Amino acid sequence: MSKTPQAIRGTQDIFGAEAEAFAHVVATFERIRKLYRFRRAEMPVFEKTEVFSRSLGETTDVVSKEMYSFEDRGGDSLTLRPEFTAGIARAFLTDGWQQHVPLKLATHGPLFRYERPQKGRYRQFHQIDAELIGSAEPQADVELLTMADHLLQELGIADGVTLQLNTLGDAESREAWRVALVEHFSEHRADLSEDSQDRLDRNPFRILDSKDSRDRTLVDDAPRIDSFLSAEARDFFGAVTSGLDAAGVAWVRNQSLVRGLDYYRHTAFEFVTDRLGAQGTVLGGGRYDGLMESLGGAPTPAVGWAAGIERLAMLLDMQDEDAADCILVVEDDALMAPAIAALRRIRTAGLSADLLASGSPRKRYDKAVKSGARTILALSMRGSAPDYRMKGDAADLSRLEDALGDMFKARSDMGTDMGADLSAASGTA
RNA sequence: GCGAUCGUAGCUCAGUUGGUUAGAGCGCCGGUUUGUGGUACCGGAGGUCGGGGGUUCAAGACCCCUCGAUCGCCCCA
Repeated sequence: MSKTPQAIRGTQDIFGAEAEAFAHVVATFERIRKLYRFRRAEMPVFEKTEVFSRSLGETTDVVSKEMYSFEDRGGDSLTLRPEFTAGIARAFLTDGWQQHVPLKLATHGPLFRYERPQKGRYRQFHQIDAELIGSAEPQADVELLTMADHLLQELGIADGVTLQLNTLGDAESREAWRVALVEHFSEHRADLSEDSQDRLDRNPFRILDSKDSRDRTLVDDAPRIDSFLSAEARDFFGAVTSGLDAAGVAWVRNQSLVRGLDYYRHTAFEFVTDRLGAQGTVLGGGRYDGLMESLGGAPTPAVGWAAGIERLAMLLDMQDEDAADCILVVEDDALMAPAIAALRRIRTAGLSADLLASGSPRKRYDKAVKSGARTILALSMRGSAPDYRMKGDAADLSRLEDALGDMFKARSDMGTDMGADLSAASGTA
């Protein structure tokens, strides 16, 4: 006997009620994206490493440490997708999707990041994703955010979740803001936390969402993006916010909401909850007008978001799996064949059904009752004659009887017709 | 990569300042009762107490190492 291998760290086996919640998120997303006329796309789960390293900017831990990369037999470096956007951009460019612009796309599936697992964070995780490619209009941002808001409402989790919104401005605004931030924080470098002193060199924007209390007052005094916005960038953001107001989407301004990657412009947003510990972002995205160029394409404006299916599922009111419409209890093994025939009929009629025919015959019925099934059909032998009983409320029983048709007569007929019906059923089984 | 907490039956967990054959509930299997039924009762299977080393007359408990999990930090596309 060999030892059972264990699952890879950070992967999960999803089962039962949790799997139902997961499926519910995906099904709801599919329904909503059709309402908003987003078209479905499927991309490979792995790409040339280049696809991600170029779009992410070669920099940072993200590329060097947090991707699942490997060499294939031909020596090419491949990577399991850590996000959807880069692969979608690659497909957009290599498959000629420019002809569909402006293109609304939706997809979902597994993603992989080499990280330490914690609440709502896994190495293989799953996201739903929506992108709107080829539109530089603020209306595109509004469309996308309205769909996200609508989705959260349909999932019934909108109440505990708030939309935080910010603008990073256009390229010039953003750069001017960055310079001002570096200047500000450099003056108080010694007062910053160690982590933020490090961020000052690597990624100064990230100081703004530092969790360290020592950084708080310095962040409060830091220069705001609003002071650096060009007139165009200000108008763009104004159009987005007024569009959201018109669509009835509630939002709050979060001046500290930033993006780590260079290709982000203008709108950045996150739907945040306080119910998931440190991993409170439930859906996030923004405008990435600079991405296509990094993959060698023509400048193409785009905006998108993604949301973790696991996190959304955790926020759902966990409901148990549905009880069966009918449980068929075989209390005597001699009646297996007619039971199987009846089971097929019940299911063909659209009722969910299960067969209970193992273990102690005396306890089979009790198990059926315990399962919470809407109806129970029990088959047993009374002397040498087959006998059956049904349990359930009148409406459910009537559906069951319709499903069974003439297979079992009404109980009052049992003495005369029952035996013939059962043998006929077993003969055709 | 770093930190904290935790690993005892299939699941949820007890297990006293270290003390003799390691327990309960649920689940599973079988039986008794009931006899038309979600009851109650009896019994059974199932544990090298995550793994390895150490301290001790004696370790599930204490110490070290290791593996794993959870939560957090870093990072967050």
